[in-house]
Amino acid sequence: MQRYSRQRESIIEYLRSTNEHPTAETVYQHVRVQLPKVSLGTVYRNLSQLASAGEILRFPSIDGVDHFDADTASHYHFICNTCGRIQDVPMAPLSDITRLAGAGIDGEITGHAVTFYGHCSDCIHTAKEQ
Amino acid sequence: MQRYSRQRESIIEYLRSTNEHPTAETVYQHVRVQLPKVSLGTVYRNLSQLASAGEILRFPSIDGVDHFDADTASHYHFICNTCGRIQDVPMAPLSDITRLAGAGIDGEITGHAVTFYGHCSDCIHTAKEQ
DNA sequence: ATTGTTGCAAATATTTTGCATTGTG
DNA sequence: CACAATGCAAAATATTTGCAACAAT
Repeated sequence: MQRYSRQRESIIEYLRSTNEHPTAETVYQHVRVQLPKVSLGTVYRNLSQLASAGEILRFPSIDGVDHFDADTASHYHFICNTCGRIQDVPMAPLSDITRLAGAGIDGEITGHAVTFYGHCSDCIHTAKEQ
Repeated sequence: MQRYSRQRESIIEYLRSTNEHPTAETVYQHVRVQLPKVSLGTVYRNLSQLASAGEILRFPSIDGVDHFDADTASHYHFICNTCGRIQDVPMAPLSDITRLAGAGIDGEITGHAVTFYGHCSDCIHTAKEQ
């Protein structure tokens, strides 16, 4: 059975408070403010456990580091190729897409992810200034 | 300027011959058959270079390892959550999706990726047998 | 001759894990 | 009291990089 722990509570709390899609390292830095003795290993252990339980989402990124998200409802992401920042994309999930794809593949689809790439406005502006 | 090398040639050739979306390690194992003295570092160096040049695609996967694909045309992937195998999804790219998403985000979209998750038929059958 | 590329090894970076100890139920 | 969870450190994995030798132009 899963038991309560301050560490896990603090991790979930932080994840729910942000829409920044933080990495384990970032979660660690924030949890450390409240619980200075927390270890990075504990953060990783809890993030993995929560992701396996479906309470949070874990997803890989082109930056080579996994990111985490407390919002488990279907939604899409926009990743800036310059700075790596990940934004939520406010659009309705594509309802028909699973049926469309399912016709052609050899297996059973249970979910999907859509990721947009490009440059966020911050990076576009910074580039122009130079 | 980029110069010719047998190693890079062999890497591209292998990538073009397969639709298995191999990892660097898998590419290495195949290239090694032709060029036994090739090093894993060289494979990584070339894969990174080719991906930067847009000649191949690099994409992260939930298995924590990057995969590579010589097919740079827009197409989608289906990843089996059980065995990790990646299949191409034979469906037309969603033409309208960039415009839909672009309306809501803070930046400029240059591309997108769609990944479906589920279980491939091999893994479904294997599970039933047990 | 110039300089891109390689093989090798060492260095980074990310994530997982073993273990003795602590904390929850 | 049982055993889940922790902190810490070491290990495992994936990828990058410094460098001297080699090869393409």
